[in-house]
Amino acid sequence: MLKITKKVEYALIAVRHLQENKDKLVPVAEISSSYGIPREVLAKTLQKLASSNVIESYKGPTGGYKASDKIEKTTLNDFFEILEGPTAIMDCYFESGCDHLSSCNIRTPINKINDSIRNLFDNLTLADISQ
Amino acid sequence: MLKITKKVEYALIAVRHLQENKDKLVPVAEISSSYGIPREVLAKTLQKLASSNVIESYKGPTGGYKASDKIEKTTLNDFFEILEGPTAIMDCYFESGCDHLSSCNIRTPINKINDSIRNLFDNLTLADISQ
DNA sequence: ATTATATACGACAAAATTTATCGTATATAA
DNA sequence: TTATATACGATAAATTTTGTCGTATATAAT
Repeated sequence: MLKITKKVEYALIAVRHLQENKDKLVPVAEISSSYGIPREVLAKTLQKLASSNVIESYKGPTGGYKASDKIEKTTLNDFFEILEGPTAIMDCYFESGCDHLSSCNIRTPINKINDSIRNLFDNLTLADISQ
Repeated sequence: MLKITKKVEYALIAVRHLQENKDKLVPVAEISSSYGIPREVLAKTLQKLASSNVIESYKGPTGGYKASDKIEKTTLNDFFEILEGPTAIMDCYFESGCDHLSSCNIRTPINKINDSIRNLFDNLTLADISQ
């Protein structure tokens, strides 16, 4: 439990690669082959980051991706939520229905743990973890 | 991602129930039926907590579980690791082999994130999240 | 002693989630 | 016009999580 997904792993690898190659546009194929990542999985991941403006995309030949200006200031929480949706250690934290109904006795603990994790991720940027 | 498992959810529910019933021995069946938790799954979960002395077990008729003295001081990290093994956001953090070999460029970020989470869980006890 | 009830624990099956693949569309530089 | 790149939905494969089943052991009550 509490594992990051391959999507996030791939995204971190890609972000670092883009940060180390700020002078050029990097196509998905370059990252995919360099690190042995399935091309289509990586492509979709980068599309999400691009539509959230963490990275910039350029189509056509000579196209590719590059790190955006805002990449350094992106928090881990934003980064994770772009890729995986709301930060929630249990589905009931965000979804409507609670399986346990009135007998749920862990609302407080779940909220405390969740708030702690979110607070942690809100205060760590991509720049922070790269150094 | 970063979800807690049902095992941990059930364990939290059980711990809270035991804390609210310190005067008696509580059999698995009571917790299982009160909260709609599959009996065998809950049983195995409580066995792990018992063998780590977070709770105490008593066999035979009139037997059951009760919270131990050390339950309040148990950290979230210990609690999670008893149930799920080492706190690691990626398997490579603890296991020997790295899939990416020499081309891994996210060692630093992964370590930073992992250390932050572990530090968070090391400094939160079961008592802390219950209030 | 015998019985009923509780924990202990391994093997296996079902379900859910994650991961990967496939097909098609669109943009654009050469 | 062609080749190469991103965009994106549908579906299949793999893995992990979750739940079930069977059996053994301890012990209080009768």
